[in-house]
Amino acid sequence: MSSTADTSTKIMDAAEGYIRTKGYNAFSFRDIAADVGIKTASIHYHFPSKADLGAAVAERYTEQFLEALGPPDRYTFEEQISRYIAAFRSSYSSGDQMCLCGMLGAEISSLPENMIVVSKVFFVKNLLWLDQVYLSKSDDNISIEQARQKSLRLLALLEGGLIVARSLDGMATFDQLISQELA
Amino acid sequence: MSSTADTSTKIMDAAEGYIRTKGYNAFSFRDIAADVGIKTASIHYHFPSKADLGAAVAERYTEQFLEALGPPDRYTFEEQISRYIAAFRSSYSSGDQMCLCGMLGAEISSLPENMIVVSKVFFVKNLLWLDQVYLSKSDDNISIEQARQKSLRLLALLEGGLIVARSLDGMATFDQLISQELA
DNA sequence: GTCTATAATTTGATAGAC
DNA sequence: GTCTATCAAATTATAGAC
Repeated sequence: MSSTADTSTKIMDAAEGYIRTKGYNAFSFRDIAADVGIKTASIHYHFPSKADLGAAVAERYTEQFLEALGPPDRYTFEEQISRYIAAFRSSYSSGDQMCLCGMLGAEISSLPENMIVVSKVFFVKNLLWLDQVYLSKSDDNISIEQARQKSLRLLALLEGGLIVARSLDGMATFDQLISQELA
Repeated sequence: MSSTADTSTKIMDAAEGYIRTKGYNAFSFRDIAADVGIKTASIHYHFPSKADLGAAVAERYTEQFLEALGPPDRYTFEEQISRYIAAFRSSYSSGDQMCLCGMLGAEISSLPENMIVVSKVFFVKNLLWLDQVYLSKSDDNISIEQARQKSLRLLALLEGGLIVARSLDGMATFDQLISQELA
């Protein structure tokens, strides 16, 4: 699939992998070129600058992430929460990878301006999605402020969980962490 | 205080600031030299390589962090938890800074080997401290596995909270997040 | 679209004078 | 301990041929 994809896609795939494992500041056009099988100059034809590439990758990631989640009301509350957690878990299980925007959030002070904007959008959209899920839980009648608190808590827990898991036993630690949330 | 400190300390102070705001891969000896008021070559006298500097900074950070926490049984359960949270909050309030080891945890796949080891130790020691605090809560008689789950949860929540807060409204978001934990 | 060639800058690091 | 001088390598980026 990735081998038949067009060059722009291959470049973005490679860049996404590097950002999620090593960070935006720890990969070069040389790395990307080697993976894709082209020369570094060719990358500039598809993405004028590294910042452009980074922003495009973050935008695509956010789109795909929310696309995979689907509308907040498609499944039951419990199913949606567990699907959301699974999205982060699969992120990790595919090679010790961070959430792309979690990594960018950590590096935010060293990112070019256009990337800062795009990575903020990921968090805003995720929180809005979670808000709606929590508000849909008809059992308790919670306020929008209470929903937002729950959303923030789960998002932070998962982003932080990826960091801590990578520094310790990996998936075992992450599973131990999320088991409480699924119970 | 920092102006009368010896050069090694000044170098570590500057490095710690850069790592916590921009990350290990986003600062150079040039940055450090400019801050301290020396030439880049002089840094190598105190720290042979960048990896040595990074490891020294992470070691000092871990020591100081645990030193500030003190023994796990010095205060009541509620006080210790709120002191632990406050340690992360002050981390943020001093200029949008990440927990140093939270940043290194995110960047871990791009770090030199000696830094990986040191940054793991931070998490191990933090979890041990939290375990003891949770076990000390005499109300409920929890197992060591249950304590570890709670420790992991709080640690991940705070590390992730710093990332999310930096990407959104900053301290307001972080305070909203921890208000649930202090209640 | 991809290449070669090259530029301009930055990087971590070393040797040796003071 | 700090400096000057210098290094080799890497970085992002551009110009222009194919």
